Order: sequence, then structure tokens, then C-alpha cells
Amino acid sequence: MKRNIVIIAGPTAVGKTKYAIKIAQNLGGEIVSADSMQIYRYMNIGSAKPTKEELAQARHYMVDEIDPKTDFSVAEYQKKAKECIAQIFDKDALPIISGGTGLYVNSLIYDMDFSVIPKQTQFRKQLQEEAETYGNEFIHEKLRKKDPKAAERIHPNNVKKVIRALEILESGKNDVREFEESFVKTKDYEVILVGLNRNRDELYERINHRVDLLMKAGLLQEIQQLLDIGLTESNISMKGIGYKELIDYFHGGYSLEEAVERIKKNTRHYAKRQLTWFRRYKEMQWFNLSEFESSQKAEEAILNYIKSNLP
RNA sequence: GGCGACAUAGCCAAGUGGUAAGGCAGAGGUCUGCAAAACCUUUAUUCCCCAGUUCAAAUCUGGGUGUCGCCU
Repeated sequence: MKRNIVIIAGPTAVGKTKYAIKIAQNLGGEIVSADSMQIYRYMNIGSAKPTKEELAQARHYMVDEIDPKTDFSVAEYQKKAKECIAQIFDKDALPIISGGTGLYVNSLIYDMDFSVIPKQTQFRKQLQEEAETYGNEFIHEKLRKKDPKAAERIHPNNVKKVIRALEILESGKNDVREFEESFVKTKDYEVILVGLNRNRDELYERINHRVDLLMKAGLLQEIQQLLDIGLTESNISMKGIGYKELIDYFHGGYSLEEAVERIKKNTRHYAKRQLTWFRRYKEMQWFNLSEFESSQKAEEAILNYIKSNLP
């Protein structure tokens, strides 16, 4: 019999943490985070990581897992998260994936094979420099010569994607066509997809408010401490929203007030992109939390939906 | 009260006689190893109002309204 996992997805600040914990408590579940920032240690305030109290209410995986000086990527995420899921199955508990990083969620829903072509740092650097000196079209043209179809699909300005495609071709593949082929769902388990959303105005208000709270909670000090232990803006972990803007403020790029406004704006943009991403999941059951009388009612509705899909 | 400047999208704005640049915000989208990343698309039948000149007005003229500045 196939086992089930539940995925709670949705934009930042919608309330995923809270609902995931409730669901875990009600259904004997354990939580696997799918969040590219909460996975880093010491980045507690800025990533809006679950609090100590929240972490105590349900077993959490993939939080505080990685040192912020280490580069991390989907490939490792997929491997580790699948191990966590297996562990939870062994305990006969229900894995609940909670998170907003769409690509990470994808890596658990579909059989995405990251094993073949690892990143090639040197090659990347070289192409990056070429793009800078000769223009984006230059490396895009290179791609066009090797794989016209891929070049058609990838916009010249999307330098990262162009480089990645060239990287794949360089390693011996004839084309990068398989990238666009429709995803194959994993056979490791059955997925129950739950999407959390709110009315846009309300979501944006929550985001703005949360940023103010993070500042009050000492985000500035947290970043100072991270800088003190040797992290810089070039670390992937420091490219998170809230971190990069305040580092720019420390470097005198703009005022603190301006930095806070930018954090709010970037977070709103991020939420919008997350929604775009998650809307692609046709099987996702959406819950607009703004439309429920109370969080209890919403919680009930979500629980009922999940239960009705469990064997 | 007098003098002057200005009035263009939610905001910032370019445009001085030829049929409304651009940026931001907003909206929609793409996504297979940095994804809180990177990238793409889209947004004014009309320029404060009324009248006039002209083949043609956001642009010129007159009047009105509003805002700002200076003077009394």
C-alpha cells in the first residue's frame, strides 16, 4: 500500500507554520520544512523560523540543518528531505511538508534527477565573465549553436539559466530537451496538496506587519552577529530577504527606514511569485484563510479535506 | 491682496504643434543544482476644467480652479 504525505504550501506570512503544527498534532504527523532559508542555523529572526515553542509542539525536520557558510541547493535538499520522509514512515507517522520554496516542493512531488550533472564552478565563472564583457546575447548565441531549442526557450537575459544549460551540454549531453519534458510524479508516496492563501490586501498587510515585528525582535542584531562570525553578502544564506537589504544598510547603501521598506516590498514580490508557482499544481486544494470565520473553522476544513484523502 | 512658477497613470516623471517616453507600485507569467534566486509580459482612447486659434493642441491664446514659492 502506498503511503501518504501532506504538503502545506503557500506564500510567506500566510500562516503555514501554525497550520502545519495543528495538522501534525491532530493527525500524528511530523513536519518536514521545505524552506530554503529556515534550513540555515542562526538565521532565526529573518527567516521567520518557527519559535522554540513551536518547534516543541511537533517534531520538525530540515530546520537548522545547515551551516550558513555552506552552499546548499535543491539537489541536497531532495536527498535529505526524502531521508526524513522515510524515517517518518518508519515510525508510522504522517509526513507533513510545510514550506514556501517551490522548487524544493517540486523536488519531492516529481522525480527530479539532480544526480547526473553537478555544478561546475569554474565553468560558471568563465561564462559569467563572458556575459559581462561581451553581453548576454554572446553566451545565448553559444547556446543557440549547440541546442537551438533550448535557446528558444530560455530568454537571453536569464543568464543563470543560459549558463546552466551550457553547463549541461558541456558535460556531454546532446541537448537539454529533457528539462522541458513534463514532470513525472514520484512513485515513492501519494501526495495530498494543500494550498494556503489569503486575500491579497490582507496578505500584504500581514507581510508589512511581520517585517516590523522582525525588526523589533532584533533582526539587526542577528545580522550583526552573522557578520561577526564571518559571513558576507556573498554567502547564499545572506541573500535572503531581510538579510541582503540590511547588509546594504550597514554598508551605507541607504537609510534604515529605506531598508525596511525594501524588505517589505521584496517580501511582497516574493509572495506573489510563490503564488504563481503554486497555482501550477492542478491537484492543489486551496484554502483562502480570509474567508473563514475563525482559524478554528479553517483548521477544521483543512483537516477534513486531508482526512477524506487518507486511506 | 500683489507677483511668479507649476498642474500628465496610484506615485515619480519625459514630452514645447504631428497623434502620450521611462521608472516605481499594481497585475499576470516562466522555472530541473544559488530558487527568499534569475527572468519575461502587461498598465493613460488622453495630459486640471471651459472656450478659442489650427488640417492637427498635453504643447499656442484667453478665462476659471487648485497647489507651491516670494512679496505686502
